[in-house]
Amino acid sequence: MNSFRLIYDVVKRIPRGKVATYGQVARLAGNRRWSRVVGFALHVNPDEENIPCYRVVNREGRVSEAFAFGGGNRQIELLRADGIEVSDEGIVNLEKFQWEEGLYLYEME
DNA sequence: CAGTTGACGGCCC
DNA sequence: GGGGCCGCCAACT
Repeated sequence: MNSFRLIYDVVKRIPRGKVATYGQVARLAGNRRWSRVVGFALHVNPDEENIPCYRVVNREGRVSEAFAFGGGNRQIELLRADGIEVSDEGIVNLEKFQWEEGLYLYEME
C-alpha cells in the first residue's frame, strides 16, 4: 500500500519522451525486488490520467501483452506521441529512450 | 480465512 | 552462456 504510493510517485516522475523499466521503477521506489509489485501496482492503476503506465516497459523494452488498458496497441501510439520510437511489435529502444534517473544508483536497501 | 497468482527481475546453479 | 528458482506486495478465488 505504502509501497504502491512510492511506485506511483516514481512513475509520475517519468519525463515525457522517456521510458522506464519495471526494475528501474522498483529500484527508485526503494527496493529492486519489487519489480513484480510494480507490475501489479500499474495493473490496478487507480489514476491512469496522472500515472503514465504506458511509459513503463519490461527489461527487454517491450510493452506487455496485457497492456490493453485503453484498447489494443493504444499504448504504442501514446509512446510515439511522446516522441519515442516504437516498433510494430511494441519494442522500445532502451539505449535511446530509457529514463536516465536511477541508472547510476546501485543499492537503496 | 488461506493459498495462489500476477503488467517482472535478479541471483544462483 | 543458458536455464531455473526465488522474491516482494496486493488482489483474486
